[in-house]
Amino acid sequence: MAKNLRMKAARAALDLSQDELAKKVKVTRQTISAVENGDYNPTINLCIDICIALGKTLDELFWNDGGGNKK
Amino acid sequence: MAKNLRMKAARAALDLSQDELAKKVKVTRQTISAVENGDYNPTINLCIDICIALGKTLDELFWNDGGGNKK
DNA sequence: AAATTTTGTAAAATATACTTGACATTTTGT
DNA sequence: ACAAAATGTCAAGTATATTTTACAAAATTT
Repeated sequence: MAKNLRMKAARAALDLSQDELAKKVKVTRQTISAVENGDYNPTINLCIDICIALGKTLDELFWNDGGGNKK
Repeated sequence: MAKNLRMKAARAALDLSQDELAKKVKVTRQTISAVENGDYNPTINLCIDICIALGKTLDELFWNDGGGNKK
């Protein structure tokens, strides 16, 4: 799956580690890592929380990631 | 949870039933119903597929639904 | 008003998002 | 080069998204 480089960049722009972002969003560091690496398909509420923490919108971070609902 | 009226409206604008949208997006009718009624927290790939089928973006249909990752 | 389509909903099963704990590799700072 | 911090990843467990089957209520059509 495709890596989410926009998310990685937005996090870097705020100088946050994966672990710090994870705490803000109340998930584990592994979950943040997996989302950035495109290792799976997060829920929209998690995406929204990530967007809020990074000061971005859904379109800015998650639109055009391909779609194609994986079964 | 909050209903997704924007999604319902976008679907109505294309004159699609929940079942027709479900087939386009390859989920069940019940899943579409649950998403519209805010009964749960869909994955982002499903949201993206719904957006594509309805000709909208994530921000148009799913942004501002509150966030607050439910555990 | 009867028939048909659409929608709400519920219980049980399955698939998968997410956690926990742990270890290896990479990157950054000194 | 060394230490410390940050990241990748894996296996086993838990939580929840999604399916399947099914039935009832509401809306639409004839």
